[in-house]
Amino acid sequence: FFFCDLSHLLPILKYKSVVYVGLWEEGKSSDGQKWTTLEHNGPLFPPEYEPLPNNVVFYYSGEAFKLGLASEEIATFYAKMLDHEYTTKEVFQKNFFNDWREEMTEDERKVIKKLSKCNFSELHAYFVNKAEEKKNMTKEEKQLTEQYGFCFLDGHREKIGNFRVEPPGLFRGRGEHPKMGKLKKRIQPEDITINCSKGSRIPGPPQGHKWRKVQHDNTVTWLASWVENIQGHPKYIMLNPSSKLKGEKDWQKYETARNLKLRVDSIRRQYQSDWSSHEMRNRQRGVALYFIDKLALRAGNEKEDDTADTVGCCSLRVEHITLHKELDGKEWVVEFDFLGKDSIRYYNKVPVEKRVFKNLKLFMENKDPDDDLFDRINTTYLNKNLNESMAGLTAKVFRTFNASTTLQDQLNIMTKEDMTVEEKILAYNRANRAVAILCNHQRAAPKTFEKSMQLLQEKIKKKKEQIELAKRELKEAKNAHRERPSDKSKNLVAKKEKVLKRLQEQLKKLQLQMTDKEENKVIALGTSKLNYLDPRITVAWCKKHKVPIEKIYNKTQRDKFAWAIDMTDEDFEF
DNA sequence: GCTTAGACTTGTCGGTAAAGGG
DNA sequence: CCCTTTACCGACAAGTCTAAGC
Repeated sequence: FFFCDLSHLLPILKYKSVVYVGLWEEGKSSDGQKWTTLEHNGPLFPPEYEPLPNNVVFYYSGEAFKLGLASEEIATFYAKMLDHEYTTKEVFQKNFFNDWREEMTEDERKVIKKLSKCNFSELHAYFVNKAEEKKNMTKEEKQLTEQYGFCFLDGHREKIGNFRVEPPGLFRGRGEHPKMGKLKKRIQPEDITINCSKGSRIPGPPQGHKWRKVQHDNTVTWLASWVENIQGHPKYIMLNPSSKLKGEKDWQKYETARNLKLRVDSIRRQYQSDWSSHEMRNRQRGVALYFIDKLALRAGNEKEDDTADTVGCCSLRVEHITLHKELDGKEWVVEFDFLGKDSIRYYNKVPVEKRVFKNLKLFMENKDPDDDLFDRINTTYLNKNLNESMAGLTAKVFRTFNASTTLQDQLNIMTKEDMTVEEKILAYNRANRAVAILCNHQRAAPKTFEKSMQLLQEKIKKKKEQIELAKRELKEAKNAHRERPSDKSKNLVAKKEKVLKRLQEQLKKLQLQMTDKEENKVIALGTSKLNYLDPRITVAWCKKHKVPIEKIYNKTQRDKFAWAIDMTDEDFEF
């Protein structure tokens, strides 16, 4: 319980895979120190606004109208988005127009009173063309990345994740966001706080400007921050996932999840017994935890107003579930239908224990549809409780734990030694997919899905025809060889056999590809791969089954998981 | 205790570079 | 070799969770 800096333990893990009971209490060196020295060049600002050429004209009520620089820039934000469906939304238009008018001069405001009378089409066309010519400025870009993309943390040169200040534009948000279309203002150096170490070279603000503040706080990991004007939330410049700082944190996250594995049986027994508690609060806690564990629901914090209406477990409302005593031949079914993070729909019909079902019925009694299902608890209470069961345990650890466990189990079930590498990769993707489904990681079906599916179909058909042809030719060659054996005819048979075999392999590969594609239509694998699956499971599996790690992790992923690739041997168990 | 601020992780999307097929 | 398709990567929004403040 007294390990503070965990970094020195990383090398030990190279030699032994051990669950380090007691280490989960994350880099909480009692003072919360995250680094000793930090030096960087500050954030990179977006380019200044470039005024429109005179031949690109904005019209109001059909008349040319010359906008001032400030309002012209905002007009270009809207003009650039004209292709998007959301510019047709009433909320978007209203928010944009309000904010735009606020930035106008008195004279502009007198004229421009209705968005419907604004004609941005020339501006729109201008930017469509401009996008074409914007191609190769790679050399300057590279130099900027070199200059601003790296920092020194405790003497190591580390990649920065997002070193650019976010450019101004119109806020979109996800789902039905009440603030969509609002103006996201340009950030000035005067808005930015710089964080670096005391003796380090302080980055120079742009010519004629000053930083809002320069501080030396080594209890946080960010290099620069500002407050965005839409929700008033802070934004940070932080390190890339490949950095040591982020890597160690990631490792700790998975160690906590592994630690849950050791305790989960007793925790499950506990929340099951809570279903019969005489206290309503405990019952709600027990059922909520059950959902979080079984269905991998998110915790569900309370949200601010002025955001999209989305929920997680604790914020579920009565209207989000329907109880079916019997459904599709199953007893005690709960039907979930709600919008979760990023307004992604969660829809699921789940048979539950009778006791859970009865409890839910109780929780819903005498409530309106928009009342909270779990009215006696919230995430703070839940997490406080979890922390008493196990140090470091919070609601989201269940997601990590269940995701990683599922991957490992599925890999064990589906991988067979006689598989080709391609088949093993498909097996991996399927295991990955099982996790993505559990975590409800969805994506919109790719726009070109049907088309590319058809294309594959045709390819398979062609390949089959080729195989038929090859078979016939092989037969002929064999006959010829039987009738008049010679070296030449023998070689021909061998050659034809080889061709057929190759074609059959190609066909198999295509069919695998198709299966994979179909099953992946609306499932996003990336999020779970990056955030929920202990990379050591994957590394061990690759080693054990002789699958090159490059087939599973691309370059970015290999960089992020360098610690795991480094330390894991094939015996690792989550 | 409860609320709010702050810091950090998780999430989807869209543009662009790179790969692949005709 | 060119064009299309796919994979990758950055952008930035939206969550979780802790702790500061009252």
